[in-house]
Amino acid sequence: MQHPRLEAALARAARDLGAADDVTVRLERPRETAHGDLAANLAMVLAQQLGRKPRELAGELVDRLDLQALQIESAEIAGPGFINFRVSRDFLFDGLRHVCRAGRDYGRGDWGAGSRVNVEFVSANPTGPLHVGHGRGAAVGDTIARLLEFTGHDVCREFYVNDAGSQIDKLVDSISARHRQLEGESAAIPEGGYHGEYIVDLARELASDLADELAADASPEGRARVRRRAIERVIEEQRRTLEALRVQFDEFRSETELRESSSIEETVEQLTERGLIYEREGARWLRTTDFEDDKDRVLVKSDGSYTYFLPDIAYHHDKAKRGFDTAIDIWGADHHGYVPRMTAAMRALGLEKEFFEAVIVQLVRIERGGEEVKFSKRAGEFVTLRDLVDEVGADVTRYFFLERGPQQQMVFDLDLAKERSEKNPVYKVQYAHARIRSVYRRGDIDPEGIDFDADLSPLVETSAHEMIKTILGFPEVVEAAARSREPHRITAYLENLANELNSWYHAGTRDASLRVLGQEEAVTNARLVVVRASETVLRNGLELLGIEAPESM
RNA sequence: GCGCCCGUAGCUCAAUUGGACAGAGCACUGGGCUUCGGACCCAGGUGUUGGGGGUUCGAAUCCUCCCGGGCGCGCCA
Repeated sequence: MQHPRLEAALARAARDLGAADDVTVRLERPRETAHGDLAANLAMVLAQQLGRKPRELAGELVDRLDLQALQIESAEIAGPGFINFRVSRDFLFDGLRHVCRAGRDYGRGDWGAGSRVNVEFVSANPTGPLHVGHGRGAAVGDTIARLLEFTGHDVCREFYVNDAGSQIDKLVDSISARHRQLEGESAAIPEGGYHGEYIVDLARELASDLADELAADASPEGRARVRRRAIERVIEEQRRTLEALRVQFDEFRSETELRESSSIEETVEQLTERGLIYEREGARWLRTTDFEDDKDRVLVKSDGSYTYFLPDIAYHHDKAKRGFDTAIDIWGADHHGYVPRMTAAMRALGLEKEFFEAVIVQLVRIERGGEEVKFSKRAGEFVTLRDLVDEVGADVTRYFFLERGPQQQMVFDLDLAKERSEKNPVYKVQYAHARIRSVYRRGDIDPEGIDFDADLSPLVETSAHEMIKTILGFPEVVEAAARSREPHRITAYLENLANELNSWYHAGTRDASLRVLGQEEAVTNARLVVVRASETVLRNGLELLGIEAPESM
């Protein structure tokens, strides 16, 4: 719940009492209802600066406020110096009307206006199907992108295709070997090659028109053709899987194309000009230790080829050149060790420390019946992301991945995921939405026609008031989630709202006078306004998560 | 050995970024259930926040040292 006018009034009062001009006032919603609706710790912060007693200061601050004009019912000084405010009903009702009026835009913010953000995620090697870890990264990355868009940023979702490394040669060799095996020849999958069943499928598919190119004595040109086709097919498959998860990208950038451009040379040149590159033992090193990395890093090996790091730097450099103010990468936990060196490299190029940011997503463990479902890529038998989405659906997959903080290792409980009851949090939230839509149908109500400008004083129950306060807290939660890059704040919030809504609603099963429908017109209408506002928040919240808000279930 | 992440109720996780008596959902126990949509509703209680020390009006949150888990530490990608 926000109250900008109260914040401003408090700031003014604080300045009157000698606080600095840039004094910041933060209002919080206390967990304890006895502590009111909004609490200010201002007096305690100020007491330190001014060398005065907090409670005394609190009293003087309150004296300087026009409570009635601010729609504040009461202001109490409590504990060590908190000021606890209780808002008036009119404040809540005005807020509720605002929610209904804003509709799909409720919760939208503009603090990101003018800022261009590149969010890079998944970026899997084009050597096979995506696994569940990629799925978590995809859900998190896409949702962070949605959060940033909703808070006013200009966002680009990007997938970097590592189509240039030696792993691609292994892919081609593996397909070729499988092809020859299918032809009855003896051929072995190369060391470090790919064993999965999908390689056999690829071999079959490509054999229809590239049989000669798959032979052992294929020409380099032939191999290049196989290479292109194989990459194309694998990426296409990955893209479809992601689409099934409702993840779509604005850009696919290819490492091969990057290498063919002059980007890498330009980046090296720029680093050289800055005097940050030196030679040692035949290799060329970047002095990342100047920027808080543990050790310097090799960019060009002694044999003249690039380390993987150099194209990566050039690629991220390119993001800056394309005009992005911020580059956020979603990385798996196994890459966290690379954060300091990439940050250092960006600073070496003269970019702000804040330009590059990595969100580290921890590993996923899949369980069924309390047992881990193993996925071992080497043995070729693994649970792919596709399998998971096919089994439990996009909504559940996304929700489960988003429900926990990215840094938290998580257990994906397949049994719970398939549960179609309120035990399963995603159903609970979706159900709350479906139930609201059902109320409209049952009451033959046009939700667009609900008169939210009408008198709302029939809303007398505290349960309704509490729910309104929750509803009015949505924009803050959205902003906090976007700033901290933590989608799970949204799921936690929605679950809480769904619980409140459900118990408010269920009160009607015990006491008919508490139902929405079938009351005196003014009462029904006022309750419908609450319903409508709840629906708005549930829908907007689910939209942010990329999860459907169903009409019925 | 060094670095990063994590450790919160029996389980899975929160905790408004330093705020007040640490909260939800499962699970558990008891009581309801004649329907605006359910295997549903209501009421219970559960904690030395892994442990010790420190910083301050105030710490799960910051610092430090231990314990335990995960992941990293290539001129591999």
